[in-house]
Amino acid sequence: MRILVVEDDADLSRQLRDALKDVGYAVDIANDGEEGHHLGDTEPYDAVILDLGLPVIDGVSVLQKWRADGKKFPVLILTARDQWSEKVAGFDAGADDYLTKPFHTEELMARLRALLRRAAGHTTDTIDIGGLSVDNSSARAFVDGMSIKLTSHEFRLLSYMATHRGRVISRTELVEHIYDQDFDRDSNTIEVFVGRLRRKIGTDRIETVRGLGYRLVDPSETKAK
Amino acid sequence: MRILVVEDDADLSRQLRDALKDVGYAVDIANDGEEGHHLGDTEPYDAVILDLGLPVIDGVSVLQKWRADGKKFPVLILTARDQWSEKVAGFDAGADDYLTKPFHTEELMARLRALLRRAAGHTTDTIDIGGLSVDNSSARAFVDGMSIKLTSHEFRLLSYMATHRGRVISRTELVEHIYDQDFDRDSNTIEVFVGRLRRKIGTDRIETVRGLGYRLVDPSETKAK
DNA sequence: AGCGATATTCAGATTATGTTCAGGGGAAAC
DNA sequence: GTTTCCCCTGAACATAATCTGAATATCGCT
Repeated sequence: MRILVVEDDADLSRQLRDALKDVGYAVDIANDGEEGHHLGDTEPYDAVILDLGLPVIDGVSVLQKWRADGKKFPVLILTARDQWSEKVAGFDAGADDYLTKPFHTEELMARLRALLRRAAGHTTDTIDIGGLSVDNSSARAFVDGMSIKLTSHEFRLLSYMATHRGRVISRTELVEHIYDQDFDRDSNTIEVFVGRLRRKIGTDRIETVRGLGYRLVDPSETKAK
Repeated sequence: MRILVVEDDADLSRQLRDALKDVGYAVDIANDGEEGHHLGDTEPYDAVILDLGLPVIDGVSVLQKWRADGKKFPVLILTARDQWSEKVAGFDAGADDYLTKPFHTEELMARLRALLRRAAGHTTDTIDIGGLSVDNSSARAFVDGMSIKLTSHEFRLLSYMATHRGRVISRTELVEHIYDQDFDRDSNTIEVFVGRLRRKIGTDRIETVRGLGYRLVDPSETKAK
């Protein structure tokens, strides 16, 4: 999952980036409203964390523009304690959740997960696909109840495919959601990771759709062959 | 486990701090309601001991603010003998337990342990994980029935990981819950302690999840590789 | 068969984690 | 009050896991 953080306080944004990366998200940082708006406009984020008190363009305006443009990603806004009115304006502009500064990182993470899974139409943090179970809150995966050891990128890949189970996902989409801005996309890393994942969770769980991409499936449902 | 004590009586707070540290908690002290509120807002405590009769902001208000902000940590309130009404107000504001001053330290400790274990979803003070047994009431640990000699910080680490068994715990989270306020977080102390713990309880009980953190497991349950 | 697409394998680079050690500080013992 | 001992800390160094990109093999379609 790829997250955009729009926050002008350098300390806080660094802290957020570290924490988010720790949990296995790809993260981009924007330091002011303009940069933030532009990134949100051009990159396919899975969620955005948006401070409302921003230089250049304020957060509410950024959010309004995004929504006016039809951007759907969930947005979690951050407000200072006393900016109650801003918070309301933020919700009116299309925010999905808010958090008052200061906050505990753990709480932010929990809310973010809630947004991500709501956006994907799930109600829990764990996704089950025919014996394969992916737990986003603890970054673990199980096959038939047995814990599987996955590396950070392997889990990102699996997690993204799991939240979009059944859909064909292109290599490009995977790269965009698993890596952040600075990544050299031509290389076969995705194939390599898919290969490694298959070896760990079972070859038949990831279908290749020639020319389009991959699809995570429940092997027991796939009879036609 | 990291505890916040909000208490204006210097003697009492010092006594509490000593007692709590003896048992292996990390402890922060706040001397008035305002400081207490701020700490509870910004640091991730596992439990709070809150005197209701406080200068600057009274205890009930502090508690209300926390709960309004969504803070979930268990709170044990302290009241003077004759403040029955305050006690009720405290419960209404979201307290989890209370104690009337004066009280015996042992009773406070016992109630605190009860709160901590309830918060973690356990029903006893000792946690068993495949032959490893962690007893929070006596701050001891056993492997296959044999008592193990752990230093204070080793036990803190183990205890925290045990109450969150199976979950991956980041270095950051460990530092935040094992140390109190004044601690320089960049250093490799966590790795050092994990190393020492492993030597004492067995290497395979603490899994490292590269890029994320550590996880305490029952080695017999982890077969998949 | 031939072509483009996907898989697999591998090695070097990179980074995260492990280990060892010495000095300081504090508590207990004397 | 002094000594002793144990533990914590932080640094330096060693090791190990993972990522990446390329080279090579295989597949599936026309």
